[in-house]
Amino acid sequence: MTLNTYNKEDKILLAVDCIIFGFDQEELKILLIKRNFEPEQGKWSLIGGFLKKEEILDEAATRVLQHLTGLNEIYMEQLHTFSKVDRDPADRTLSVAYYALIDLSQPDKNTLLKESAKWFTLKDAPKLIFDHNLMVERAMARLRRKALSKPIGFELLPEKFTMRTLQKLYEAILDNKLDKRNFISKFNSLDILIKLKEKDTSSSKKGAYLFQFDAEKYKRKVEEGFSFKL
Amino acid sequence: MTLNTYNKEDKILLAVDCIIFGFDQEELKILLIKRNFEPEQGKWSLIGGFLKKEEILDEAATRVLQHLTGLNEIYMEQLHTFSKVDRDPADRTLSVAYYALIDLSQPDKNTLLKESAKWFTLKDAPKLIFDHNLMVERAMARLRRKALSKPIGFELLPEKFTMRTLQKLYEAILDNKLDKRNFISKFNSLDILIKLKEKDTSSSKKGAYLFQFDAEKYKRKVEEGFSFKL
DNA sequence: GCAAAAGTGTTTTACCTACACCCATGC
DNA sequence: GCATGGGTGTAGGTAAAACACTTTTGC
Repeated sequence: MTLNTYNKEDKILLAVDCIIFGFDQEELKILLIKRNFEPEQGKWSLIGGFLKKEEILDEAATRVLQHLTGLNEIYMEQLHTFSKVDRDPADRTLSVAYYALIDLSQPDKNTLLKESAKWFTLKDAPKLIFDHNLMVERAMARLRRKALSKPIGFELLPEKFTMRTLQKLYEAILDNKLDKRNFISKFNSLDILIKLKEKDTSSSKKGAYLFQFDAEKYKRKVEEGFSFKL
Repeated sequence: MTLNTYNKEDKILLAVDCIIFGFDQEELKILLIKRNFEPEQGKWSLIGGFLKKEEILDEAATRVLQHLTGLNEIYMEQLHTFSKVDRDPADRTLSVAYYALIDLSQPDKNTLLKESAKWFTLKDAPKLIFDHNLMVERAMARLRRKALSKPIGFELLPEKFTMRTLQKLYEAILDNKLDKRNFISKFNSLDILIKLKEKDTSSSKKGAYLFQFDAEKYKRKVEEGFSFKL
């Protein structure tokens, strides 16, 4: 297929790195892996891999995540492309960063394929290789910005959740306390949650009503330009 | 420097494409160029070029813009990386899109180096090659989103401008009419403009006060997490 | 009966919105 | 003196923010 038109141009290695956020009903976590090849073998890193010639970026990100953790059907979003010339000392490599949010209360998502992969709370995360810390910072900023205008984070919760859990998630993302009553009435007014008859009694004697995300309603609202301010 | 670690990985061509928005006090425009090489020679395209091995993306974007238009010291921002496998029929090529805003009232920015480059109003822009129309759409969406929460667009204006001009810019970006009084009091309350004693008499007999962007104040506010809602 | 978490409303305040008239000047 | 664009303020509604007590139940 190649027409030889671009023969003189440089070809470059393209990596994909994934910032995987998880929420375990209490804290926001991030998935890291101990690198098992040079350079920087043995250091902690984001999960990543190289883009193959016949692949699009979204596929590569999905493949990398699936391969190193067994996780699949995870919603990922492209974040930014990092290009500092010496960011990887082994070779000139660009990296396209992706980020995702996953629900750690589902046991199958909590168990990781590789021994070398591990969940860290954001505060305890070690220093990472290359520019990976920068990537995490940027992903965190994006997550925060999105959380303020979109009901992001349904990917980070089990199918059924309590208002308390939802609020804790938002508090973890935004890193501040929110008022319980205002939070609830805000989400009620958005009209994208279904209140179930069931209760969750795992964390209290009284039990808390479970809610579900109304994906249909939300989709319709998004099409009309839905967004809110928390 | 290469450690041979990544020898088996694919290397890929990386392009940089620039969506250059301009504002001439009346309308929002976009800079396009008639392509003078294959494939798609003679068709309209964004300005673009290939990333060189020793270059970072921001530099490549700047170089491409400078080389094809003579424009320099333009603020650009990375938008998104496009990776559809057959987006360029000549060879597998990824493209990192950048966007910029420039002020067309300064005569030196209005004159273009190459005959083949031309400013189009958004409505009159022709169909573009590859996925460039998609890039423009996405850049436009980003610009709109940013305009609603940041005093973007100071890059699109001369150093001194009237409130009327600023409002017209916002109307062009958001594609709707705004109320004069509300707009002015909004911007006044943000406290990032300096009202000058000078007036601009080019568009009226009475003359309109000129304003300047207070970069210092704005920087301080940004550090404190400044943002607004228009 | 008390500890622990759930649930629930009201008041105040800030901001957004809609709206219309006078002013200064050049011709 | 009139046409053209420039400048200005207020009132009403909506949404955000602050705030405290009662309920349920297991122990």
